[in-house]
Amino acid sequence: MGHHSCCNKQKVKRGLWSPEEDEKLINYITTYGHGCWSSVPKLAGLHRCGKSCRLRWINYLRPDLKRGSFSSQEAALIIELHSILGNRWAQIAKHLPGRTDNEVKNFWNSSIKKKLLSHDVFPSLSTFFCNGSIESFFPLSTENPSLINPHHHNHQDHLYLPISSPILHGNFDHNDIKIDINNYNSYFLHIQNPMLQTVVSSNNPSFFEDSWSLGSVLSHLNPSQEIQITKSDATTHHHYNIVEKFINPSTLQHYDLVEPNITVPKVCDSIEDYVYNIPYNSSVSQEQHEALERVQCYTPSICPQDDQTLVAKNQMEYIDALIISSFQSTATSSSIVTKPIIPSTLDYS
DNA sequence: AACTGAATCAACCGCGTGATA
DNA sequence: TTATCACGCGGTTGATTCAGT
Repeated sequence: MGHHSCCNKQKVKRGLWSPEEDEKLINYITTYGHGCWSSVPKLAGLHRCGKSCRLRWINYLRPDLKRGSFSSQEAALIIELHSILGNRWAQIAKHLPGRTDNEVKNFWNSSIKKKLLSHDVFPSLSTFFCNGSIESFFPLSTENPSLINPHHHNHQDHLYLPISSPILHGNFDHNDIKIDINNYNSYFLHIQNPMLQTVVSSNNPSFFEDSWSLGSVLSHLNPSQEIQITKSDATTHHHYNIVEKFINPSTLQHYDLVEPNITVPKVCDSIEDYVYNIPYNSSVSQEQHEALERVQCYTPSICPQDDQTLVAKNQMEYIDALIISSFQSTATSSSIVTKPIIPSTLDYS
């Protein structure tokens, strides 16, 4: 295993970065900008290769990074974008302000992918519905008007799940569906209806808050989760301290930073860029083009505005909901599901 | 309390691509 | 046109942390 050309010239340190190294790198870049990364280590007084410096800056030290757990909206966006873009983590991350490709990739591999695999066996889904929040995941439907959010009467703007899956009617054979993670994209691309739904909880206004920034996450999490975040962010605190120390708002503009409170961009805008950048003679199939166009048509409802939100009891449940919905869509992918069926009674005990 | 397996995530590696000489 | 270099990306690794026994 060789090293990068920039690393061959001198002995470079590898492994985790020390606070002192971080400090040097931040100090240098905030003062001079990174310029040519290969020259950064020498100029910054670091015994690292330029590539390592770049990675450290991009994935960890950049002041515009959002730390903490992914919000349900972000998770939804990732799932949606991944269904279209595949493992183009950098492309996906571009639509998640403050998130890096590495972060998105890790999140996918550690959380979402795991969920997908675990859903290969459907009985595990019972946990998803066992907390009395099942209504939160039902589509708004004329067949269930009580669940219609008064804020969103125009349900053409919403996405509906084909919720008529047998699993909800109690006769689901979990051997019927096997997900091949490698063909996950193709499942989505076959979906005629969008796989996401807008879910609202009419009896819990707090769920309308889009409030998964780190600070507010803590107020919503149970104590164990709070502890976990606090622990896992131990190094982040170090990062914040350094950033606070060295970076002031006037210097940030040099680095094309996003505003800290920027909202998640609309998928439709994001995808639009991608669609327009796809050459017609590229490897992207007609099918994929069509899928992208479909997403463009439906994306408003999965890009919650201030008064809209995707609801979840917590992040993992929300991912569950998305995955379930994709399975249900997949199971009926050969036909267009125009009207979801909501079971009137359910018993998941 | 100690051990162990699982989960997480920062960092590394190799490759592809574009710019430049 | 070719060679070289730097950058960016996606896949993978491995150290650390967490959770269960």
